[in-house]
Amino acid sequence: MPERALPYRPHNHDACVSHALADARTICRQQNARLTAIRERVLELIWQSHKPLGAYDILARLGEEGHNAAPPTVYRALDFLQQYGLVHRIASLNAFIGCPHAGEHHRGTFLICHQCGNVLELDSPTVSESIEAAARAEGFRPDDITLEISGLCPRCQGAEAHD
Amino acid sequence: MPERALPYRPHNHDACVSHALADARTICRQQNARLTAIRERVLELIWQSHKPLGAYDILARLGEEGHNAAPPTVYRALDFLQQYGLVHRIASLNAFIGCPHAGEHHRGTFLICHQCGNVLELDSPTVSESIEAAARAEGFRPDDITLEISGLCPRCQGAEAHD
DNA sequence: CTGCAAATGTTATAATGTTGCAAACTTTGC
DNA sequence: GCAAAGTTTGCAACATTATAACATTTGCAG
Repeated sequence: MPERALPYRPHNHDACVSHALADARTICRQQNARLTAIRERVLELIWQSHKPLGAYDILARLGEEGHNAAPPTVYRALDFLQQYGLVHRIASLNAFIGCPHAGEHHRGTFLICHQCGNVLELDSPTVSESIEAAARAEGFRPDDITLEISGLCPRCQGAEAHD
Repeated sequence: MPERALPYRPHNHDACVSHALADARTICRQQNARLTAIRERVLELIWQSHKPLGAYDILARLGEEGHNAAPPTVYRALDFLQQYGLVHRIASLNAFIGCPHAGEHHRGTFLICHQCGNVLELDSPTVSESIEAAARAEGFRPDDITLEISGLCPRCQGAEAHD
């Protein structure tokens, strides 16, 4: 399994995109889900950077390329992509980001840099277990976990030091 | 330090409200902040249950009692209350809830029951540390943490079993 | 090729949140 | 007490995010 590139480090981003699209095709084929042209295009747009994209940003991009879409078109595509774990919604930003380890219907942890806007998705079993343990200690049965950490990425910490 | 009541357990809720208001007055006095009539009323409305309240719900309640407020009035009051740690915004619900351990400018963990809608705020050092450690392990400097756990509270788990 | 289900188009509207400026109120310095 | 300065609130308009309802098209099984 190849190491994935870090959002805030220079990398060949085309590889991220094509990897994500390839994964999506595989997953949809396996599950008999239809990755239609619009759905794929929305996914591709979301993957054009590691910064989350708002639904209306996506709408605007589609508009620029001549596809005169209305909000429901985008939200429906996003619903589909979320359902198959291909993108996540970041609640604290009302925005969407591609999932680098798609496939499982999971919920990850997001490290959001409020300087550069890049988001890294983490999947830490340690953190998940500690959260679930805390919930169960209160008699609560956890179901869906929203964990979004806002702060400074390594790159922006460095930049800050040079100010 | 008295034990706080649990949201989903029967309790004398008036005590919660008066406790919260008393805390708020103390905190604002200490910090030379003005807990004006509207701000206090908004806080009181939010505390009328342990279910988060949307900004427009608050607006409607104010309307019912003859105070013809516009959205900015409510959002400004909410901003103030959040600033002094008296209420929290739940990002995954676009709603606001009173903070049971107000005072510090902190960010808690929320256990949200998607059955009854009640929310319990937790403050688990173990969880916080585990999250911060995971973030720092990626070279990330965490700043603000949004942790919202949706699931079933003990009471609703019991009810489910009897169906 | 026909008919059904899934997907998309289209219009309108709901829900949530913000900007900008004017009026009222509070505090402060004198 | 009173005027200046700062803070808070009122108010109108607007921006952003998301959904509802229904018509139309597309893909596919029989």
